[in-house]
Amino acid sequence: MNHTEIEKTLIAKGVRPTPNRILVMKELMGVTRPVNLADLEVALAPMDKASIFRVLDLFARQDIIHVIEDGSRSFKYELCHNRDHHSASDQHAHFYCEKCGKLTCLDDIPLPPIDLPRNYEVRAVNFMFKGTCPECRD
Amino acid sequence: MNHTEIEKTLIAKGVRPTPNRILVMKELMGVTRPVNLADLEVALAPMDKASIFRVLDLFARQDIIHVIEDGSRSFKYELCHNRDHHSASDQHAHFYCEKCGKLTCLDDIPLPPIDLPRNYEVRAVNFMFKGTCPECRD
DNA sequence: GTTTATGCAAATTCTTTGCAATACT
DNA sequence: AGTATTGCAAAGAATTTGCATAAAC
Repeated sequence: MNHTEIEKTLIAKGVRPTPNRILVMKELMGVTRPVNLADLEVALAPMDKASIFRVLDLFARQDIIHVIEDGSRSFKYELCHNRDHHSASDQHAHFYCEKCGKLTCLDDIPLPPIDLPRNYEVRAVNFMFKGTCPECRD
Repeated sequence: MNHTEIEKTLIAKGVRPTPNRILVMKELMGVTRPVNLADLEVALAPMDKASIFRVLDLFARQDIIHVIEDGSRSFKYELCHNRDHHSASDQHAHFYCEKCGKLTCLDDIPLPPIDLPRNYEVRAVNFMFKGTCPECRD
């Protein structure tokens, strides 16, 4: 996706395509696993931490990104595949490796639907597995 | 469960039954939803925050308690029902209400088994739903 | 007597906000 | 002109550690 397309995407999602937002978006599109604020700070240097934070905050409010807690001390962020958080295509589990600290998307694991009592209004879901990843098991 | 029984339980789980540990254990047995460090600090006053923290840290390492991240800024703790984290009886989802901040155990919702590739070694699981709880929907 | 546990204080880590300066409409 | 965005600095919130004292074995 080129620059112009990213701008269009951002507008479609309801945010003004400022330089910082485009850069954050581009970075998030390029990563293979969820990243935290510190990761982005390095990748997007010299962009300011607080500016990145505010872009992420906005993106989260606009349902452009998911915020994931894996038990490490920092939030991780990843692009939503689908604008609708409830859609099956936007739900996948994550695996947090307690040895190397890597958070992996388990895109291929189908998540069976879980029915909550209907008076619960679900906005987001986080399915987290923790343990040792294949690379660290050897 | 009385004092003596708690002591026995702690010994069975491999920790020495010190006064602080017994008090923390008793408190955890009395609560209906997962609690954070600040909650325990209030409930167990004047016990020191760091002391509570170290008891929780020990309990977690001994698989006596679960550590839960709900996206609020603090970890929540709850007793394991079963020593074996993998057993079905020790897995249940949680619901985090973004309005009131309460974290509820969804004990009655059966969790379908999810198979990960066998080279992943799973030690713990966190299934978190977020949104608005019944009480806050009205 | 040596190891283990505790309390106090402080360090750490990460997130979040205040505010002035800049850029956009 | 007026609103929105950004960067710098600092505040805030929660966890974690250092160290000296006290307790347990």
